[in-house]
Amino acid sequence: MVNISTEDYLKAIYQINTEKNEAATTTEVACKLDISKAATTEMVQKLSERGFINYEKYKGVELTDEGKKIALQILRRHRLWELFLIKVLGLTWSEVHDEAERLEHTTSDLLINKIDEYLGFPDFDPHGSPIPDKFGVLPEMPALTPLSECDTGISYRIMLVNDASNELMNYFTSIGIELKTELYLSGRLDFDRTLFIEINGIRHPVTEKMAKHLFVEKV
Amino acid sequence: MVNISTEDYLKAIYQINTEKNEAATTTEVACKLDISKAATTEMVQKLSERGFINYEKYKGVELTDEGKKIALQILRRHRLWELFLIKVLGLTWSEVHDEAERLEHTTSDLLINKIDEYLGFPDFDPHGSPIPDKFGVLPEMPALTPLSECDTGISYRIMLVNDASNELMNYFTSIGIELKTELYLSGRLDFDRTLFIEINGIRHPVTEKMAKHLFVEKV
DNA sequence: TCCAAAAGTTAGGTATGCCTAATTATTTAT
DNA sequence: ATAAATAATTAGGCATACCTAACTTTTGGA
Ligand SMILES: [Mn+2]
Ligand SMILES: [Mn+2]
Ligand SMILES: [Mn+2]
Ligand SMILES: [Mn+2]
Repeated sequence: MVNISTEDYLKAIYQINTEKNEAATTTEVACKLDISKAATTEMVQKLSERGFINYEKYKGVELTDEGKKIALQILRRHRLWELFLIKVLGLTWSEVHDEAERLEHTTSDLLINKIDEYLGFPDFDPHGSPIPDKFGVLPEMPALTPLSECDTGISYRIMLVNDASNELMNYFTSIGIELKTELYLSGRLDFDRTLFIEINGIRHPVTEKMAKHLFVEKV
Repeated sequence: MVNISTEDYLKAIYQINTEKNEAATTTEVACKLDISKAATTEMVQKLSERGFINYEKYKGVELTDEGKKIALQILRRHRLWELFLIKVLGLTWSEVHDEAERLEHTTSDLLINKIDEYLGFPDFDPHGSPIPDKFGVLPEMPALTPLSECDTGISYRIMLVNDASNELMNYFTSIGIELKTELYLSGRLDFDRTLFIEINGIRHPVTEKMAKHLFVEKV
């Protein structure tokens, strides 16, 4: 079986591969896992030898089918735990990610399937991310746009929040941003592309970096 | 903070200390954790340097207050998880131990306190072991006798089952032994001290080694 | 009391996963 | 086309937690 580090590497590579639709670079992986590039190169060589990724020196990495299978298994565990912790145990949006980041490595298939069943085989986690089923199959998802690229003067519904930092999650919560929240994108500064959104009639500024974490569809 | 190995060592030492009421030997710790005596000696030296145990060469180890605090914290997590998995997620007696053995190391105080609350602040786990509260205080427990030392011709109630192996747990379940089960101790062979118990009128043999894992009080 | 067996420790080694500094390859901007 | 900047890799270390084999201490008979 695979160990915790391996699982976190494969998950990170999966997410980068999926976001960019091409090979993940050493730097991107190192950055996502908050470790040195040297350590990443080393580890990537081992993962390649073990058949989890395709790695070409200086060319980045992509998951093999086997690597993808493991990555999806970890994502499944992560997302089901997040939903379970919020729905059943009353943790908050900002509390669940770190907890799930650890639990995802210590949960058997037996247990995660029980959790899945308990929740009624949900399709999405509390941030709107799709939950792979027990076979690793992802539910259908509509194409979403990051709020940072949306046109002003239109209303949107938040369908996915990229859970990067607790601080950001807390800030979103504090201004009324949750999953499925509707907002009106009233304007954008030319200066630094700061956005202005209206939620329940109250106007809030949202920096471009923040807006890149919010994925929406038109209402 | 402490890592997984440290937590497992401290928990093992606590359990040995508590069972024998004296210092745990290197061999006992090694045996409980299924590692070599050499590795145990090494680790025990480190734990001593870090102030978690008192260690005297060739004399065995005992926990310091700090070590005991951590051990009780891990036991709390382990036992609450076992109860939660059985009560809420429908796992079986034999499935929960291994799961808890891992989850106990990846559960924050926040989460374990939520689980405690969800369960209504229980005093005992599914095997009858006492659950330390959030301050590390154990509930009052009546003195229990191992069935192996009990007199024949008397009825007993099972109050604690030492969860050593899944196989044994499954065997106990299969012959009707659960927590709080009442049984009649009908006889004992002189030959090898095998016991005969009656549950719901059916007679079962129980080896002495098995009987050492069953703790009872008189009905 | 003394000596062999058992218990415990030390020596020397391995695998894993990380680090910084130095080196090499690739990309970009003139 | 080339030099400087950037990205990636290699070299050389370190900490952790294991292992087996060799050695030392303790202990329990004879
Ligand atoms: Mn998350
Ligand atoms: Mn993780
Ligand atoms: Mn247990
Ligand atoms: Mn454990």
